Amino acid sequence: MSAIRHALNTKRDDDFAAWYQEVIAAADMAEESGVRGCMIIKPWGYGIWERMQRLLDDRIKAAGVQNAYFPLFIPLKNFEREAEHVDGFAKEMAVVTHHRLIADGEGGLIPDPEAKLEEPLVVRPTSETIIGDAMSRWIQSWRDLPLRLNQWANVVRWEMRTRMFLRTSEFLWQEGHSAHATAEEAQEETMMALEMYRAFAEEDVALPVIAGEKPENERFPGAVETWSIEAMMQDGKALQAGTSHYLGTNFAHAANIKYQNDAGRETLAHTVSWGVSTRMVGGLIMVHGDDDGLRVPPALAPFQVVILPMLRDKPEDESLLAYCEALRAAISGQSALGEPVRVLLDKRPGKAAAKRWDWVRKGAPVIIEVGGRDMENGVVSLLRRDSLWNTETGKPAFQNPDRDLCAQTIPTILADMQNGLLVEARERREANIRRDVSDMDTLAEHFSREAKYPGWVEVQWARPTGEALEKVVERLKELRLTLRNVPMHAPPADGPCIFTGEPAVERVFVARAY
RNA sequence: CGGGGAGUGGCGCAGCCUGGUAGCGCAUCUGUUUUGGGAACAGAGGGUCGCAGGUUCGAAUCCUGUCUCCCCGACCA
Repeated sequence: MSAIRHALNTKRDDDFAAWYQEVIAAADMAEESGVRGCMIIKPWGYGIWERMQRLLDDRIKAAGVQNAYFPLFIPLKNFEREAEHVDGFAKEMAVVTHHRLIADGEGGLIPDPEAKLEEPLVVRPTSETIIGDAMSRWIQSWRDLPLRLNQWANVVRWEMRTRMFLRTSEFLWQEGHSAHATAEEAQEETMMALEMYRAFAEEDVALPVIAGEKPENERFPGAVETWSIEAMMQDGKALQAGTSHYLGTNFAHAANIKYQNDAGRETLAHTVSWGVSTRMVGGLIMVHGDDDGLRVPPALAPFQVVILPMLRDKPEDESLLAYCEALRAAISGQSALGEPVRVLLDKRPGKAAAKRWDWVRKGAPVIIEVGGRDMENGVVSLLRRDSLWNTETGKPAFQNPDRDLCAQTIPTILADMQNGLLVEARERREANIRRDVSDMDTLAEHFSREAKYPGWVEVQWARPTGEALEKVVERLKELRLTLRNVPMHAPPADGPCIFTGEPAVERVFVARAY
């Protein structure tokens, strides 16, 4: 086996955090903005997010939920109505207090003391309170229910520690909000959103996830139940990739969302909220990236196929471009994963080999290079991003299909790659889950051993609540561990609780987390 | 917010201790020669050293403040 010269400088195994940042830079996805915790999302990164938006929005609409838009600014008093919600968010709010600037006399600008707002405005950290306001006006009768809305928006949370895509001060997301006549209907909606996220993550992002309920201490502030999808990153840490909350009547009570039922009696509605954010892009990087950069699942790739003509700055270039253009047209006429294939003929000046590595780092699924000899033989040189290297030679593993047949094989390659990434990630996750740990010493030993990436442990527990749960959380904290979720599809408990020794009632995942 | 590290051409860094108005590698541009594959040689362009004060004849270098980034922790849908 020859030494492979990888496209990145940092290997995942050497320094996962540094590798993650290098992928973002090398794939030209985003960069720092100079504003604390805020990033500039560049075209390739934003293109991936746009694909996520498109595919998730299709699912949202198919579920019968309608899009709307609510204001960025929320009156401070809205947050005072729901006690737990305030506690959860008060420490991380950006607040607007003035509406005008004046010169400070030294060449600078300061907020005009004369222009102080009567009531400060909060930049939304989430929109339950302002959407609740609207719902209280829009809902009068049982006939107005259910009311099911979604908005695509940016939100701001003043986090202490930020990381690109995973936790930024400002981030992009969708937030679904609904109001229902009964608890049962609201809970059904909560599970509908959760299942929609599971399908989106697995089918579109090729991100295997565990859907389940968050323990009480991890609930959304003000929620009765919080459900999540959890994904395992390549360093074994967990990433909460989407959440769905059953809010009971807590927010309805705070915002006065009431309706007259069919018996004419005034009744509180039950509300639900659910969200997925640009954090999913970070998850995609940490699950599918490799030592050569990003690998974008075909369903999310802004370009699924990139054609690189080997231009020589000579008259022959013209016929080579025509040959490539015919290939581009043939491929764009194909359909893959239910949509027309997105193909780019990259005619920028520059050496094909240099451009190839750019596209490898960006993670374009299929790269096709075409040179003069290819043209003479009626073939192309095709490189799959999911099997980049010939490990015998240490060189890129080019295939040389016939040009005219090549286009027809693209849909199969893309579908195969989409599925392959999911399977690979799922196998890696399963290989890194332990289910045989039944005492705290073993748990501590497992997470303190030499192995760099200890993965997750599924334990059995008696679902303690209140102070008993707090104790458990404290003990886990000492090991830098968190409770992730209680998986929905797991065998019933059949042993003692790892924390208390009482008979266990269910299983719960324990892991380090982002 | 606590501890640690760092901000110098697009990127990665040296210079700072022992003040005298910047240097290296990669990238970029031009030319030549090459080229079935991440080219070679030659030349050139590009930075008031994060920002604001201060000390000084003189500050990337010393002092103070501040902003931003990275790592660890606390915090955290």
